Order: sequence, then C-alpha cells, then structure tokens
Amino acid sequence: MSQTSFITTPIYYVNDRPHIGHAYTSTICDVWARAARLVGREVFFLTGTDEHGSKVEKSATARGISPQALADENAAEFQRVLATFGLTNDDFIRTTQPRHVAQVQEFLRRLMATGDVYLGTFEGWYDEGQEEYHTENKARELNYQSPISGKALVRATEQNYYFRLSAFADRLAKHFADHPTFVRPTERANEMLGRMREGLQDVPITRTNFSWGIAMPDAPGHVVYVWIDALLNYITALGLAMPHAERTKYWPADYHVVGKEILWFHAVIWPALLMALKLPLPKCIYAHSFWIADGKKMSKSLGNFVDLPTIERYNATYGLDAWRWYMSTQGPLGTTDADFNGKHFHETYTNDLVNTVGNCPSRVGAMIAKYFGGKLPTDAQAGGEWPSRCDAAISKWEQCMEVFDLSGAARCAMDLLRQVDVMINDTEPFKLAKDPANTPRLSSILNQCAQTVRIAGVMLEPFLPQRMGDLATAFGGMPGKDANWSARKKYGAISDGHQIEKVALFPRVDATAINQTA
RNA sequence: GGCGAUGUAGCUCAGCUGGUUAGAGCGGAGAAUUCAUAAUUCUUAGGUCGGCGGUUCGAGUCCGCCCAUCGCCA
Repeated sequence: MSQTSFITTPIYYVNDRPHIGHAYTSTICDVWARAARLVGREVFFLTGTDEHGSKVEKSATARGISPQALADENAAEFQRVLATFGLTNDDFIRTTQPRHVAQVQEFLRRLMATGDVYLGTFEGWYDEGQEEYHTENKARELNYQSPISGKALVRATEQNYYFRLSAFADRLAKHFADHPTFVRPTERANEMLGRMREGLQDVPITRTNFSWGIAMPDAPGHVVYVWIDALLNYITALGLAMPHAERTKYWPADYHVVGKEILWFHAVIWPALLMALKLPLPKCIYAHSFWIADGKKMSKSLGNFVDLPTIERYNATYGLDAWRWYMSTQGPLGTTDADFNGKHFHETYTNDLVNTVGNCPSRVGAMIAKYFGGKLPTDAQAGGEWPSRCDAAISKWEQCMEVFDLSGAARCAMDLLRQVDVMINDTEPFKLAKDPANTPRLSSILNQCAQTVRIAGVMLEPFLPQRMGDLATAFGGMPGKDANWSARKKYGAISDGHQIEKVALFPRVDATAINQTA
C-alpha cells in the first residue's frame, strides 16, 4: 500500500475573474502533486469553486439570472481556465454540489449536537443599503452614517448561530507549540499566535440577510456563512461525512496551500472546526505571499492586474512550461511578495530553460549523434563520480519537495546540468573525438553526460511536464515514464547502444515578442 | 492606532543558536572555448549589511528608538 498525499488549493470565488493569484496557487500545487506522484505516492489533488454568498446573489440579480446560473457559468469558466494550465487535479469540488451541501449540513448537525455551535444574539450597527454590519468603532468613525448612501445606520439585532471558537484557544495554542511547521512560513505562524493571544471570540457562522447559501439544518431563514461552507470543502470532497467514504484515507491533508490573506481562517478557525468534529488536523497550512506587477501592488484602480489575457499571452509566447517554471521558481512562497515582470520572466526563461535545460541536452545529444551515430556509447568507468552526484541531487530534491521548497528542488536539477556543462568544458570531448585512440574515454564521458541529463530531466518533470516528456522520449531508454521511482531515479538507466535523439527543447524567444502579440 | 514581518552588491535573494577577508544567481566587465539554441566555462562586483543609539573583547546576526514597505486586526 503506497503512502497517500492530499494537497489542496483554496476554492475560488465565482464572483471573481481568474487572475495570476488563482493561476499561481493552482500551478504550485500541481507541481507538488506531480512530484508526489512521481515518487510513488497516491496523491489526491483538490481544487474547486466557492459559489455561495451575498455577492454572488447580488451579481446574479443584477444580471437578471439565478445565482445558480451565474455560479454554473463562472464555475465552468474557472474549470476551462484551469484546464489550460495543465493541472492534474483529481477532483473539482463546487460548493453548490449536492454532495457538498448535504455533508455541510451533516457536519453542522454534529456541531449542534456537541454544543460547539449554538444560537446566539448579535447586536450591531447595520447599514440597510449595504446590508452589512459595522463594528462599534467603525460606526463611530463613520459618524453612524452609511459610507455609501449617507443614510443613518440603525441599531439592529440578529439571531445567529455561533461557533464556539473561544473554547479551543488552549488546544490551538498547544497544537501550534507541538507542531512548529503547522503553519508555514514560520513568520506567519507567529502572526497567528500573536492574534490568538489577543483572545478568540466565538464566530457567527450563519446569516439571515441573504438566502444564497446552504440552509442551516432545522433553522429556517438561517444560511451558513460562506466561510464555514467553503472551509468544509476540503473534507466534503473526500466524503468524510459519508458512510464508507473511499477517500477517507487521504485525510488529513499534507498541504492546504493558501494566500496569506485567508490564513486566519485556515490556521485557526479551520483547525478548531476540525477539533470540534473530532477529525485530525492538516499537517501544514502553507501561506504564500502575493505577486505584484512591475514593482507595484496590483489593484483595480491601477488596472495592473496580471489577468487571464496577459497570462495567455505569456503562454502563447513562451509555452506553458515556461509559465510553470516562473511561477515555481520565482514566486512568493516566502513572506515577501514577488514581482511579476516581463523582463525578469524573459531572462529567467532564457537563462534557465533555453541556455541550461535546453542547451545541455542539446550539446550532449549532438556529440553522441556526431561521434557515435546517435547510439549511446559504453562507459567503462561505471559512471565515475556521477552516480553519487546524482544520488545526492535526487536526495536533496526529495527533501526540498517534502517541505514545499519548489525552487530548491528545481535548483537540484539545474546544478546537476551545470555540472555536466562544466565537465564538457573541462574534458573537451569534442577534442578527444579527433583521435580514435581516445574513444574509450570519449565514450565514458558522453555516457555519463547522457545518464546525468536523464536524471536531471526526471527531477524537472513536475515543473516542465511537456518538454521533459520530450526529453524522456529523446534520451529515455528504460525505465520509462510509468516505471516506479526507485527505477526512474537510478543512475545508468539508459542502456548501451540506446538511440539518443538530439533535441531543441526550448526555442529562443525574441525579447520583444511578448509585446508584439499584445 | 494595535500585532506580526520585511529592509544585505544594479536586480532577486542566502546568511542557524553573535567571532578570521559578508555569500549565490541574474545583469555588467574581462578571458578561454566551439560539441551546443550567438549557447558553455573561468575570473571579476569593493556593497555605511534601512537610519540612529545601546549591550559585548567582538554584531548583518542581540536590545531600544526612528524611517520605508507588506500582511493581519481595529
């Protein structure tokens, strides 16, 4: 029985247009999912759409269609878009699906039964035009007037169901203490701890001022607040509220990958909910930072969002693999935001993919073609120091992937290719080839280059699935794509005499091309 | 306003529990080389380690204040 892994993206709100944020999170999760499958794990990779809430209801009303129709339309758009990124998600959950709705209601029944959800009264300053409450301080700041309509705020009370978050403070603190990598990066965990120290309030989990949502069981008029609805997707997709769920084995999740803006929900409220439901907690919530564009924060007012048409332009110019590479190796996995910048994208593509990942196999393939008719020559040295170098690289790569260090994992492969380039420069096989007496030495060198290139290619597969597929075909040999990890990562898998094809994996792209296609 | 974090070579960033000449990649400069996608390899960057003050025999690495940026909260 192989080890299972579960990785999730947040579910995307159907009221939004797809942009780089969605593409980024989805892409890095896909890289990790592919890597986990590569090493032989049984992976479940989940993404989906969040479809309830007053915003969707309003947008639908504005267009004169039903919320469900709007959700159907936009969910389909998200699925179409995500498909263009070559994602290998195993399911796509929609919060309007009956399987989700039924399980959310079942979970809420359980929470009512344990007393972790209770009916309480909320009182606050209500903006009737905007249909939202303001806190006491905010209301005072606004001079008790609606910031939009200018009409007076009214004092209103509402009966709501609350989740007893306050009861979990100690257990949450203990969990954070016992699991230092529960929230990553560590700085974000500190952020959460700081906020938890300020005290945990019970959180309202239902609303009565709109209807587009999951009905609270046995409570007419109460609709489950969108956040609770959304968080539960991670386990409704696995069917954890169903009897005999086949996907139970995937829980708990290895990684919930989220943007830093929604960390509180994932790092505090979600674990508390799971504790209340007596379910194991996810192993890690990874909160990445944001992309900014050309040094400036992306905003609607600046109109500088890296939107879908822009992303598609990059993909058309550089290829999907290039997009994945930039996302994975240059992205904001740390605590600081990363800059999306056309010049940097082009340089990264050229340096990493054209000049290294593309060129190294090309020169190796060319020499094998020229000196040995494309047949892999024998290595009488049994690899020399390359088997251990490759093993070390693979081992480091495995460690990096384990902790979601995608750029670190990528670097393992890049370093290996650079070492091959160095060896070629040092040993000058193109000079050795001029004298037949050197054939044994030449054979060893080129064999070692090819074997190492193949291994680097395997490590790069999760990042560059298209072109590394081509490389595997060109250098391949056995074992192929379907072989198990221990076979695939083993040095020397290409047998003597195997036909090696010269390949041009990443075409050089004119630096101005990206603008010309605009 | 409160809490958390970031601020290191032109750019993007590494620098764990304080200690000889502060590192990498890219860009720039010089050299070697021709198997390769005008690719590759080697050498090179003299940067007040945001600012000021403090602790210490000694701080980028600890403490305080300030400035800038980011996030969360209010």
